Amino acid sequence: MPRPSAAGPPPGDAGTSAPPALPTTERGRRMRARLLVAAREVFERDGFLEARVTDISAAAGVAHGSFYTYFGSKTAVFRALVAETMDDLYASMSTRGETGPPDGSPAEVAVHRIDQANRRFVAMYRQNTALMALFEQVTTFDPEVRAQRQAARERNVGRVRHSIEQLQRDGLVAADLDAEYAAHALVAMVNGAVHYWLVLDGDFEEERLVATLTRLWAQALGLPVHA
Amino acid sequence: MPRPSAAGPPPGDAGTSAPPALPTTERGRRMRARLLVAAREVFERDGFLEARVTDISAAAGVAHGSFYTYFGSKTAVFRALVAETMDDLYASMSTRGETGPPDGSPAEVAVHRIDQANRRFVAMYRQNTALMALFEQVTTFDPEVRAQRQAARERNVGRVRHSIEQLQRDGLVAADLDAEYAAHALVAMVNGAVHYWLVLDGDFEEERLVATLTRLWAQALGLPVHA
DNA sequence: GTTGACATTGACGTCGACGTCAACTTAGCT
DNA sequence: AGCTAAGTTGACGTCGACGTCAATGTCAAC
Repeated sequence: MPRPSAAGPPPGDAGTSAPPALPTTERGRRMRARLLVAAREVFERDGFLEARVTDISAAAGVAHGSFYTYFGSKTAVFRALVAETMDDLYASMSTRGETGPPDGSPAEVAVHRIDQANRRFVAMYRQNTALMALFEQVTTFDPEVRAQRQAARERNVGRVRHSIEQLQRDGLVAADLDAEYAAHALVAMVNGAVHYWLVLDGDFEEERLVATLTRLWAQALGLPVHA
Repeated sequence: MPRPSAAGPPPGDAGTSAPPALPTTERGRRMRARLLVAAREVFERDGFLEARVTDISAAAGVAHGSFYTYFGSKTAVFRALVAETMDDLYASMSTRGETGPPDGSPAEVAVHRIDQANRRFVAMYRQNTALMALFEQVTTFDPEVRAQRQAARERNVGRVRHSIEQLQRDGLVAADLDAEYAAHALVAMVNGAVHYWLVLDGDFEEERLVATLTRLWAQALGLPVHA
């Protein structure tokens, strides 16, 4: 236990002091990692607003003060958590082309790829449902989290846009379709539908959802659905 | 000014006392309305988290205590505000069929209607951008707001689903398309795209956006786009 | 075994926001 | 005018969360 020393003189404006650097020792890194795990737990259970720094340190099994050795504030841990998760998500999504497409027409191959992407997206979202909901929430008032989110979305949309442009060059999609806006809209469709079902509703048939999403996506681009 | 009386004994748990009833006098109704307007201002400026009850009363030009005559807490005003806005939104959206469709094939009429709905949606969203963003934010931690939101979405999706089913009966849309999931997905597309552009990005060409949305929507349903 | 940089602890002061209430004002009724 | 119920006021006590820091523990290197 700490000494019953004189209490520390508190500052007027909190959160404006030194931004903690990354730990240098192995021990420090472990501590930081434990705090991150604990933070994820507490955030998922209580939400961002109701999460208390005290609870995070307690869940990590360390003293309250130790938290501030690694993170400047509640928002800071959250940002770190989001960054970490986003990296994982996009790493898992860029496993493109791994599963070989079936022998078929170029259009069939394209539809197959869309379907695979949709399935990967749903799976990934399902694994991080709670955090994605929080992400949505914090985005509104933390500019840095908003930037993280926007960057993630740009990356995602960029990939889709390139696919569409490729399909246009191959003559499979009408050339006068605005690839950028279409990419945004289609990403919004999948994102919004999955978000709604997983975060807000929760009662849905995954297979029907994915099948409908793929079909709508393909038809929206003018790709043949059956054949 | 109030008397410098003895300070009131505060309760242990706040917010659990009597839920204020609606005002009975005309004066009371005006006051409540002013508070609602002020609350909207403050929420839009500061966000839900940073909004202070004090600021709301100040903006309304009344004493801090008066706030509690009409609303039990910050969350309570917010709920009232959301309810009010949602009513307005859906009232303005149900002006369906007002503008006569052009003489054309049934499919052309359908596409025309989709376009009009998209335009109305964007306009309505644009007028309430700040509040819609907050709505998103509060949804995550207030069950009641979540319920309001879900109800609003169900109403919206329900209308779309009926349209799709009608088109299926008319033979304009493939009968084996899952109308419910498709409706959800298409609403998510428009909602998500508009939300992204208005709330998160802000730099977009409305005409191109709406045109692309309409085209994707129509093609997704298998409706002819040009002709 | 001693050293010292790094890590850990938890009690503490401070602060901001909240909700209350006793006194006071307003306005409708008789 | 007198009465009363509804509305209004703002100073005040309370509370919870925060971030700090002096004291103490740890461990690798010498």
